[in-house]
Amino acid sequence: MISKNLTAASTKAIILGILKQGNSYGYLIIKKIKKMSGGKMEYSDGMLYPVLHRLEKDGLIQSNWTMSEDTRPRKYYEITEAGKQALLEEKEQWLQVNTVLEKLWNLKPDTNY
Amino acid sequence: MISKNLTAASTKAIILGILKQGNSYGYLIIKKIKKMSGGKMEYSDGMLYPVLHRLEKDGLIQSNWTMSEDTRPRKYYEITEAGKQALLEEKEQWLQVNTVLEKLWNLKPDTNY
DNA sequence: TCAATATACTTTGTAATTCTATGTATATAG
DNA sequence: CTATATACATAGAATTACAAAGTATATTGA
Repeated sequence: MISKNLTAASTKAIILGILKQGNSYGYLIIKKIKKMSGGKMEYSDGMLYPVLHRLEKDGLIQSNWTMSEDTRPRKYYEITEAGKQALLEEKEQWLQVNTVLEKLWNLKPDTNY
Repeated sequence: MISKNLTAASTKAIILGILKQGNSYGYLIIKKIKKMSGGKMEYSDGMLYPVLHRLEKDGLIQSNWTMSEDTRPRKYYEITEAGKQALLEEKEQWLQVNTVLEKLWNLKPDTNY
């Protein structure tokens, strides 16, 4: 299981990244994440839905209910332009921290930092 | 500036990683992180010291005061065996999330997740 | 000489956040 | 016909991070 902190730090980028692939809805997003992570990341609905609401409030995604005869009503989310921009920023920050960690993992002792 | 969440998610690995390089003390650790990140990550003392105390309480690091005639008293920290183990676990978790994010960043549209 | 800044560590309290738990409801599989 | 899966929502308990304030010494430079 992935730690709380790491989950929190990656949630925004993961959701935006998934929606950049194509529109989706809460329940399916949870399953996609589980599948993508090989079961290592598992969001409860109570964890995910509030995040979706916040992202929508912040204008990074937008929703619309779809009614179909085949399935139950679903609230589909779509990434906005602001959301795509936010995703780039998330990526940049992640890579920055990743760079620091890679230095530490690969470093020989007594490197001068 | 790196977001709060990302900072929180990486703090433990970064501190343990730095101490694996060699013993150090709070004030210096703050400066090392700043240097390693090119100024992007900047911990306040109020942020770092409580983390050091927690890591010590958890047995991942241990401290001893050093008195010197040249400098002021410093509390040096040293990583423990348990700390080295914890660092490996942190690394593994980070890489796991990193794998998911890389998939999302590189994915072509309509990949089946 | 003395003021400002850098070094060095500590802790309290609160502000913010998280997510567990609970609720609603329908569809389907066995 | 019931258990499970699908689908979304939210209140509030519980946690937690960290800004702010405190203590104290060393050094720089005006």
